[in-house]
Amino acid sequence: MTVQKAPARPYHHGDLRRALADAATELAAVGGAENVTLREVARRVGVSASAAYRHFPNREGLLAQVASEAREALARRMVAAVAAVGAGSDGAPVDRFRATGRAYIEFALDEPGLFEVAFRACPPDLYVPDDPSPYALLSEALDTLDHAGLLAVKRPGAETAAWVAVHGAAVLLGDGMLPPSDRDTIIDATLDMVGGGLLVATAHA
Amino acid sequence: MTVQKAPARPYHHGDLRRALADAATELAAVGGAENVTLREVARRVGVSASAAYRHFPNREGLLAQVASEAREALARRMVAAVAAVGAGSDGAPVDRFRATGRAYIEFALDEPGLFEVAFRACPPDLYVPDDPSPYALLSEALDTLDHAGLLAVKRPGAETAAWVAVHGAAVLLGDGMLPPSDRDTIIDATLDMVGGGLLVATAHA
DNA sequence: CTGCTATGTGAACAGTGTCCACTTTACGAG
DNA sequence: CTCGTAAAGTGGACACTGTTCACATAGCAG
Repeated sequence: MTVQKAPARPYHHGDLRRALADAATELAAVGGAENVTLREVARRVGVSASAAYRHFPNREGLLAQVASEAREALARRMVAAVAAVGAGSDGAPVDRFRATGRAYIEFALDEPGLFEVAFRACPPDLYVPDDPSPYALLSEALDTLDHAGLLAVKRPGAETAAWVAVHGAAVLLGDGMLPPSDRDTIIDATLDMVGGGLLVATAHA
Repeated sequence: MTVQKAPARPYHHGDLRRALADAATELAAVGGAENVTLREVARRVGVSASAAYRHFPNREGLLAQVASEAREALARRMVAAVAAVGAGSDGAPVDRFRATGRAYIEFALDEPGLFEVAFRACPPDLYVPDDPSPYALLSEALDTLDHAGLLAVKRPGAETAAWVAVHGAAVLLGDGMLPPSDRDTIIDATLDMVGGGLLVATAHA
């Protein structure tokens, strides 16, 4: 037998920061923020718990990174949804807008753990920005509607109001405060309300 | 000096369950759920930590009780708000409805810790129902609008859609995901959107 | 008075976040 | 090439947490 000069894992990991964030994301996907334990994350990567402090200020900092990436995943899902709609009928900005909102809610229900972490209150000094941001995508979709002359209200806060409704549905459905059996009804009612409240009458038949 | 036969706190507390819930509520009001520690709650009441387990199955059970009472406090605030509106002009169900929603959001901003606990995901076997419930109050306000012939949509889920928007605004503003400077603008835009999406055109001038 | 039962105690266990002094490695200056 | 310095990882400690257990106490029914 030749001498084993190279151990399976070298002393230096290579990209421990990434590995930690990935492991933390897996734990968050399973059980939300409370399931993300610095020690368990380190254990999974095969590293000591204190090693994490070379790459993140603390547990909250690690969670902030996970949150940012979770928001990006949500955003990707939203763009994928509009792309799918655009492929069929590309002249329907209202449909694209609805698809954006629907994707937001469906992400929250498919990935409750990640969604919870994505919008957890976070001390400002630890906040990690995300790009593209789900909010920006919703704003964009509304801008498109505006340029098409379909937006009834131009009051500042219109795009925020849309986000608010979609986010509320996602949170309440995800936390089980609303009966899961009414899932689709609630989603439709929410999107209808947004449409009715923000669009000109002709836009939503 | 006479002998001290009666210590300040007798061995049996009298109503330890209430005292624990109250102390937990105080802690939750200051720092949300994560600030509610079974040991600190017990410490404040002047009792051993394990005593709490005679009255609650575990920490989560104590938090469920706090949550229920927090929802009741929110509901009280909503009825107070409609009462205040009703006093002035009692023939304006739309104003009452807006006041209900506004009170909901303002409670979330005034008492962020309690609001967070109030709507935390909770295992069903620990859930403590509340009466009156904020959701029931919003539904009531919408029923009134319906009887007055002001509701444009009767689709099941209309009251849920209203809740969803109001709750979303409360959550996003409370978690600092939206600029606090736009607070009032956002609240107004949200309530306008709900009105525009659910009411007949004549109702919101 | 005598037990029974509800209530409260204190010690223990496993697990956590965080910090510290220490070791190991990588890498650039000379 | 060598060597020192800084980056990266280690293990052990500390204080704290939720939870459980055998035990102590007090009030109440018979």
